[in-house]
Amino acid sequence: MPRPHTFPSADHDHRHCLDEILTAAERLCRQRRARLTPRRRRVLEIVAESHAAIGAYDIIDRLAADGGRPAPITVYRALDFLMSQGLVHRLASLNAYVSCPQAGAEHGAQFLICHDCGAIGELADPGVEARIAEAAAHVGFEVAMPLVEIAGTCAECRRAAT
Amino acid sequence: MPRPHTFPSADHDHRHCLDEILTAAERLCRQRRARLTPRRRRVLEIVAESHAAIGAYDIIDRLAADGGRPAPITVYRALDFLMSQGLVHRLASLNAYVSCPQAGAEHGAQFLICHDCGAIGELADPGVEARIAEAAAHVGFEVAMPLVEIAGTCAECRRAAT
DNA sequence: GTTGACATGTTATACTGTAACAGAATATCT
DNA sequence: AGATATTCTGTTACAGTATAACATGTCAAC
Ligand SMILES: [Zn+2]
Ligand SMILES: [Zn+2]
Ligand SMILES: [Zn+2]
Ligand SMILES: [Zn+2]
Repeated sequence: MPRPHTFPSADHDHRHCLDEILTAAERLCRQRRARLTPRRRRVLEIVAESHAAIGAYDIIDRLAADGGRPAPITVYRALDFLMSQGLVHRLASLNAYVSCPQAGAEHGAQFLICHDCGAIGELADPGVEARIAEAAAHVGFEVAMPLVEIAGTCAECRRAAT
Repeated sequence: MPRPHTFPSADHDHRHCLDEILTAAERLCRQRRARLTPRRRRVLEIVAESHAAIGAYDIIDRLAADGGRPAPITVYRALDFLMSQGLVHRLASLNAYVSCPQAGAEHGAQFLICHDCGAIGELADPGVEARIAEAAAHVGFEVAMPLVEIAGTCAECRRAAT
């Protein structure tokens, strides 16, 4: 069961957090017989380095620092794989990618985007989806994939602003 | 007051519909002392030619057919103006633009995107926004701009599919 | 070990959107 | 009306995001 609301706290131990994300990814891919190759693992590691979203070309820059700049398609292919496994999400409003804090758990995608610190949270609120489906049904529309990306200010940044 | 849910019916008289959109735009811009220049009016006309979304470069192609292909920036500037007046919306999930069926009425933007026929509807459901704001508040997040783009199947296309 | 499926490399290209500056049109004020 | 300020448009160049097509390499199963 996904927790209904998550937002990364500013003071959490992200070393540990990152380690958990990678470990969970390895476990999930082993279970599914999906191949988390070194390249894909490295891309996930880069995306998960922070809870902010990162653009594909910034990922390329990070990989270039490892030695040998890969072509864009290489990174997009890795991202496609990671998204197909639910390990990474794409944020259409930012053209950027973020690691999923609840990889493996089936969940709709409702993102909270702090425009101050860049951190990304996820809501998995059944109520939101239900309300959307209900409103859509009033015009006979059947929802397939709701996309919800909410820009605003996170708790930390609101505290900092006062 | 905006109607809470709208979706363009497949059989409506779109000649008339388009005419209303343009007339309303002229009235609104006159009231606001905003300058709906021929260029901008023509771009709105092209965007409103159907209730599907259209890409910026497709708009350029349509303008080129009028004679004299404008530079991309020209169209983006017209779109920026039209969006600032609430006459056109941008759909981040499609990188495309759609005319607003309720221009002038203040309303949040929740879009219904039929992936079969391409038609775009709008919800202006206060319940959806409220539910989102409430869920966000649970993690201390303050919503500034919720973006909701819902892919699915419209009533017409569901009927046609059976 | 061969086969077949999947993953990566290489090159080129398509699509989407902006920066910077010059010139034209429109509004405003005397 | 004429000078001035503002806004709009044109022109050129470029930045940022994503994919096509085809060759090569790698891995697992048979
Ligand atoms: Zn973390
Ligand atoms: Zn923040
Ligand atoms: Zn219409
Ligand atoms: Zn449809």
